[in-house]
Amino acid sequence: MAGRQQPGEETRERLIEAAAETLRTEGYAGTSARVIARAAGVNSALVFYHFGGVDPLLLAALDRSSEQRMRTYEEALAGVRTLEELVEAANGIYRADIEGGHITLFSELVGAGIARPELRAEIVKRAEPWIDFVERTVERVIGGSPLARLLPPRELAYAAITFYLGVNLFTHLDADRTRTDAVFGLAARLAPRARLLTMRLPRRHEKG
Amino acid sequence: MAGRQQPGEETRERLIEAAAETLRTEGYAGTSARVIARAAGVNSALVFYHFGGVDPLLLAALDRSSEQRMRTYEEALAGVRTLEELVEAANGIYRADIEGGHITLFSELVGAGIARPELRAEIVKRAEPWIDFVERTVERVIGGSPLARLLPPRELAYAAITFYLGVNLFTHLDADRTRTDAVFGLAARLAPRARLLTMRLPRRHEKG
DNA sequence: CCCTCCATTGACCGATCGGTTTAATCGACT
DNA sequence: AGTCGATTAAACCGATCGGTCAATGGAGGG
Repeated sequence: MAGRQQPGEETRERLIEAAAETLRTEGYAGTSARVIARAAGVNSALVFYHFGGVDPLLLAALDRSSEQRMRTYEEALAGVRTLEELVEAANGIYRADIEGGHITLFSELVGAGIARPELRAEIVKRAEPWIDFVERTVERVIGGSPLARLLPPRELAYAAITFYLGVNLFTHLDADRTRTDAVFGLAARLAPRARLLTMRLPRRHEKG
Repeated sequence: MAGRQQPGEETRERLIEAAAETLRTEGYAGTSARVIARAAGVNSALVFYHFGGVDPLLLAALDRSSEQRMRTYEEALAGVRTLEELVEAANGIYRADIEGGHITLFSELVGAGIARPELRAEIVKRAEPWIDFVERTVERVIGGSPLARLLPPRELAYAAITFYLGVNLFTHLDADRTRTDAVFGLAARLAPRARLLTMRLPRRHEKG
């Protein structure tokens, strides 16, 4: 075949692919070098030969997934100008994110990192670009508006990420996605009204 | 000692305690009958003798933790009348929740349930009372207000739970709690302004 | 006093784990 | 022809896993 890649590259690809799939469907507790290698149709010794261990392979899988998703988000959000457009566009991609299990990858590794400081450090390192990206995007969209005083982009970015992590977890408890859809819908309905939050607060007519 | 409980009861207690602790600090992947039993200072066969297996013991630990937290939430939210009081009170307890690792228990089991349908079913069963509780509370607090048309209590309950699950996960990436605190603060600052959302939406002065 | 019942113990089972090693093979480049 | 990296199957290591089982212990009831 033209453009033949260097040898071993395809094996690495298949291992990364299989690692992501295994982590998604079996969870960290069910993910081992042997299981991954079997899913990749490859000898399990190659996990160590190519990646040096199971955890580095899982991190490579996270990196792969993260790059793909980041590209998708950047493209989809590049033209966004208003908060409601932002929420709508982000919701759309994020649904695909969830179905594809990309966030589950991340969440499983966060869970695993609880007991493994060196693994957690790697996870944290990989979360930073996402926080920065969300913050930059929010800043770009609402930066100049009065809303930004009430909702500092940095804090709003934290809240958005918090929300998205939660949605993924919630999804696992919500087989038919009814509740997840309701939450997406709520966010979409609220976004166009967000600027109302900046109005002067009328006097409270408390009862009693 | 007066009021001697039936034999084996103390052993069960210690196993439940140790199971929760282990799940919190070692994650599901690091939690085994032997590890739990060692932490409890008890023979590992007793895990199977008293609970029938590791997963049932972990579910018992979740139940224990869940009952305690539910009681605390009910007491703290019983007197709450406004949305801002609700958010403030809930934030307070929830901070303790996070520090105590109660949500980590839950999250780890959700993660583990991905690959174990029968375990997931048990987790879902145990999530329902929480969803109901949050929904009842929100309904009670904003039920009569105009806000309820914009934010149906059921949907707002889903959103709140989503948010809280996310905060817990986010916490693991936020060692010094700076970002977590920012998110709590944002929620607390926003709650008193929520009723602004129900105002009539003024005409948009779109540029161009 | 003995007997029964149940909690508890430690040994044991087969299986899997992460990781290493070895010897053999294979294909591509020089 | 020879070299080198990729790959394979297999054996091996020490450790752990979930789970079982027969033997022990002790406390209460007859």
